Amino acid sequence: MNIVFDKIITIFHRSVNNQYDPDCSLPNKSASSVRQKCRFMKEKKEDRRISRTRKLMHEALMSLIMEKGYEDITVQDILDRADAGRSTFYAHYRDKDELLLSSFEHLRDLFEQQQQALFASRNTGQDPEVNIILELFRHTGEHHKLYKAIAGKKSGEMILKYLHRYLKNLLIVPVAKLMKSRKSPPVPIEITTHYLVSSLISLITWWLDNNMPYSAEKMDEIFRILTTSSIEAAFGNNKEINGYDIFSNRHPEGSVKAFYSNFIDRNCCPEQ
Amino acid sequence: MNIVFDKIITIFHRSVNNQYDPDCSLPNKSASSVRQKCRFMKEKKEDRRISRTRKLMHEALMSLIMEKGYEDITVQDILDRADAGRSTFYAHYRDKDELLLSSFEHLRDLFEQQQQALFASRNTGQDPEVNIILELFRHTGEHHKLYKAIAGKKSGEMILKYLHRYLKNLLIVPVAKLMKSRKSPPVPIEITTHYLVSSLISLITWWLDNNMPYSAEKMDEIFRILTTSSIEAAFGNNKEINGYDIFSNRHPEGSVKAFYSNFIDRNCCPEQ
DNA sequence: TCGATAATGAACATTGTGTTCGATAAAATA
DNA sequence: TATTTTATCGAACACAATGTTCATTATCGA
Repeated sequence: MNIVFDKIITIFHRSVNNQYDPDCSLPNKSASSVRQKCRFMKEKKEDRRISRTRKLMHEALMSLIMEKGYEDITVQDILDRADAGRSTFYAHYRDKDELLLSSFEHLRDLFEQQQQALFASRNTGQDPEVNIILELFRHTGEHHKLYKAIAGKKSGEMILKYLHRYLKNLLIVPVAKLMKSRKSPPVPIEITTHYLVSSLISLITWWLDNNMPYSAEKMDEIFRILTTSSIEAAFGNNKEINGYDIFSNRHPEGSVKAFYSNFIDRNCCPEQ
Repeated sequence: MNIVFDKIITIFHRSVNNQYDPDCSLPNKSASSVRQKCRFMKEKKEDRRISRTRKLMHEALMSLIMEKGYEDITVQDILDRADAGRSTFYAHYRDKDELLLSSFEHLRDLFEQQQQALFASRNTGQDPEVNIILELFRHTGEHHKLYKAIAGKKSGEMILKYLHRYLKNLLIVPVAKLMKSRKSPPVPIEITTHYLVSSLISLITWWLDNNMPYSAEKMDEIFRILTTSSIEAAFGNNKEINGYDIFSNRHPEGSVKAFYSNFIDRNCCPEQ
């Protein structure tokens, strides 16, 4: 019943390593933080004071967000809680937003590391069995206090935009591949991907706003119920099922491990 | 093919007058502006100076938004362009956001007036033939400069939230009615309405962000393609089509005109 | 014309931002 | 350990924008 969607998930898993939009990592500002992370990964050296300071800032921001929400936090608040000097903050981040984004990247990394571990544990030489959507709901649920304090607020827009781009980035290649086999789909490809991502995000935010009255599993099920038929309709009737044969179920080249080692690398140092 | 959706639209038309969430009008702040509008509608008297000032502020804000976007506008900018005194501004609005919301209500009123006119002109004694979704796209297209300058920005969140509540308000009753005929729909009612509204808004913002590459008609069609099957799936299989018979096509009591006179009234003075 | 009321604009207090710089502390390095 | 390098500190500062106050002036409705 959900073949169409499962197919997309599979291909989306598979092709995630083939492209990486550098712009996805951060909206526009903090190329600095990315660069610092790169330096760290490459040279394996970083002044302890730096990591200590950044860690303190992170923790301060996170705890403050959960207390009073992002909007009401002032730089001084962060400084007080982190017990750091004013100039220190500005030596690391351009402004409050950059710190928030940087913290958010941490969460993203955490999520991807978890996924990778999960994936490795389930790897039986076959294609991945990990349901990304479900895992995404689980991850959101685990950190619901944080996400709730951010999403829906004014500045949540920034984060949601970021999330949108991130997810879209993961979806656009597989969807485009599937679409290519269709002559002229009734709904343009870009719209379909945008629609899917928006749907997912809307369910996540609803879930958070309403104090997660259902399990992550239920939300995953709901998402599938709502979008599966949309995808089918977007492809046009049912003929596209033949098109799927182009994509075999086996991983084309190399092992899944090799695939996922790429997956990890892509989280650091996008060439720009 | 689109019977399900058309049914919803129809019932949604019909029941729009039966409820009005006062909270929908404005997030939390400007109860003042609402009150002023009410006074204006009821007593038919308002100092010319007041309306003149408010009009100037509106126009200043709108032109500034289209020039530099909402974020970069300062109160002083508005004052300069409107050629008004600082204290005058604060006598009318709590802050910039309140002015924006107030301006937005103007747009909403405009939209609803247009709808009402359109509806009256097509009223042949039958049920309405107006496609709200299409009209919404048209209206957005007409004012695309404004909407584009707002949506997607940080503060656009506020407006989008507003729009979300507004549309949801229109949808929730008809959807709930339809749902009631089902024993236990696979997707909870609130999620379905939230999902539908989010989908609509996501298409609108995509349309704006990409400089409206398709006609409003095409977007309306796309929306239907994507959501029709979702609605069907949310109801559960196809049995619900029988449930529709509960709702006759005729307006239960009174004429359509009577219905729409209610529709107009509800835009003013929600009891609170 | 007159009483009421809205607009004016300058002055002000306040808050938060982002920068600068010499002194200090703590790392890395040899 | 001694030396060099580098991060942190913190107070001071300039600045931008907010929102308030109030005596004065202009404009309105009747």
